[in-house]
Amino acid sequence: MTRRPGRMRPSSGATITDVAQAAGVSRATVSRVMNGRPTVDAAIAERVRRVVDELGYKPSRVAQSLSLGRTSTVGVIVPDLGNPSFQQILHGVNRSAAAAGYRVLVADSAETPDDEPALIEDVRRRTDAVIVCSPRMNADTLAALLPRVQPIALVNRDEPVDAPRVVVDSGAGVAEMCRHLIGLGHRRIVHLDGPVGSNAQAARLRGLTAIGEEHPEVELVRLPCGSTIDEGHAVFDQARATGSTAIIGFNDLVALGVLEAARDRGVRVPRDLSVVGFDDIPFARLSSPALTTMSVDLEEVGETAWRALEARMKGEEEDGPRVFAPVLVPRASVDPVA
Amino acid sequence: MTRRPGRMRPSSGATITDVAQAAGVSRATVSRVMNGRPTVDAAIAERVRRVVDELGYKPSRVAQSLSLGRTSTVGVIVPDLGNPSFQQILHGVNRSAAAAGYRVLVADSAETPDDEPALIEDVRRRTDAVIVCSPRMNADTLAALLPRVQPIALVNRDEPVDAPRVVVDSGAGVAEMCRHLIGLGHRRIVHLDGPVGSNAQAARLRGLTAIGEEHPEVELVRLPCGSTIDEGHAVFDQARATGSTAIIGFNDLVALGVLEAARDRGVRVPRDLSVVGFDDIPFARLSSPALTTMSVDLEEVGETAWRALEARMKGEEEDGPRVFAPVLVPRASVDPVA
DNA sequence: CTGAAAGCGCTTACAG
DNA sequence: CTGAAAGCGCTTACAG
Repeated sequence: MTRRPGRMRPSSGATITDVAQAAGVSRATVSRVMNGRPTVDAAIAERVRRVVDELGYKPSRVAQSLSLGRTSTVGVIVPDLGNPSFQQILHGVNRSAAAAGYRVLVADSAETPDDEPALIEDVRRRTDAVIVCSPRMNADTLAALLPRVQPIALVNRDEPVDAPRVVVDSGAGVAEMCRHLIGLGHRRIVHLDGPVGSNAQAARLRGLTAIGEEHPEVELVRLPCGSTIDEGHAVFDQARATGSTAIIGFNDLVALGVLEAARDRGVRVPRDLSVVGFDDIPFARLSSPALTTMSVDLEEVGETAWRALEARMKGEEEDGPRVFAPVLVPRASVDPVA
Repeated sequence: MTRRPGRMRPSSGATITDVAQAAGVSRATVSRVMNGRPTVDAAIAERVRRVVDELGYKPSRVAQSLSLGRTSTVGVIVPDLGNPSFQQILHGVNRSAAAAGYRVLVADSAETPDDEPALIEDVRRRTDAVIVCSPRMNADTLAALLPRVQPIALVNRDEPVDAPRVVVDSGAGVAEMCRHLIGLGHRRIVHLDGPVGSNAQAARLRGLTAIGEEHPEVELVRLPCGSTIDEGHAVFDQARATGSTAIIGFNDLVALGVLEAARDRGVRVPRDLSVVGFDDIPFARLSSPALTTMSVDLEEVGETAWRALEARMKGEEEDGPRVFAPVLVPRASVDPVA
């Protein structure tokens, strides 16, 4: 099957010099033709184009990048490429960036949470700008990093910093969800906490605290968990043991894991137990029962991050963070308590 | 909130020349220090390092790329970044490529199916190599493209070509699923076809044809559909009208859409109707009923594609395509027929 | 051990 | 309208 003997030159390709020689013109002229500058004699342009076709010449992007001082590439750094939420954000960024003539370089900080800054710097050096999603690094580290990697846009960081930001109002979201549950009679609710140190988790805490003050009659318990299906699955028994009538997953993945564990244990949702998530990933409506959740359009978050970054690159001033307010999507995983 | 007046220089950064001047050495020496060449006097190296720190110097990746003739970046082109299957492949590629010191540039050909070749060429010019997933272009176009974009690895293309390939044996997979269904007594089965012209769809056809010959007593009907939840949802009534006792979705997404439609219509799965998918995406086991499907580890497909590409870049010869055989995962969405 | 010089493949004032 | 030349920021033989 398809053996090529010997070494393989990476399809080296013709350079602008090859074209210039073959066409008997200067490289400047070739460059002008390639870039559609109108100031080239029609006959010469035609001749150059023919040679370009014959040789299959394509300008080197990296040479252009060095010469022009820009790569037309934007970096996107996420904590976990396997997480549907970040996949959606990536999708949104890619769509709008592509429409603007940019390509997307992705990176996943999962393997190297401590090296977030180094990773971001590395990605930034290969691109014109970066979008960083839910960075876990602390505020000081972030502040020290920012000036080195401008232009940069941040997704889900609450501190005011010198960078455009788009944030999902997780605190308000969890509070709204709590009120929904409380309105249905739930008096003991367990919240499955997300990754420690994550911005979203901190926001949840604020939301829960606010609800605690607003509803002293309600018992709000918290359990360390995480952000994956497996973590949600694993924490189920513990959550159940709290005697709560409702479980709030840090995100839909966690809630889906809880749902699966409930099925394994023969606990009926929502009759025996209400379960809710956060994010409204595409599968939330397909679970059984369909998951009640707080919806946020993460593709639009991605698109917005791109637009904010683009504006910054053009030197426009931003007027504060772009805030997405999650909206409650009641489905079938919640029952009132008797 | 964080106003920066005026224009923003993209945090221009010091160049190697700045460092050389400040340290009173040549650029060559700075380069040597940066790259850890041992032949530099310790005191000088130390001085250079101090200046590097003070100036916050980071070598320009694009200058390095031009000089070295490689970018340490690999391109990944998928038909749809919103599709979990491709997200998994991307995740797998990224993981293994990152481990090898490469970054990943992604592109989505969704908006421009006719420009697949142009897209691939563009991505290739910014990277050292590309991995192309499920390209839709025809064989001639592909053959003409390949020499222009080597090294390239192909995922899910069946034709033997001069490029490493990893393929999921969709034909064998759908055949095995059919046999499973037939063994349970199903005699009329409808297959929801995937994107026309896709490699996987062609393979399915071959699998179905084989089954047709193997089991003349079974009626195999096909319906044009697609590869998304919504398309699966939309085709449900039509599929139901065929009077089939089992529906095979082109992939899990389609099957999930069918499941949702069945729920909407009050059709009980699997009692009234069996439904199966393909791929075993992470959510297949979480649907209700849990989806019976053909499982293929798509992250591993991505990793394998990377390794095949890496081998090719090193000039190693491949010995035929790497084939993944999907394995049947019986879950709860299939019942025997009386 | 170190530096001057050439080179990677482009683009773009600047002259003509 | 066209070309010679400088420049983008690196790396690396080649001398010394």
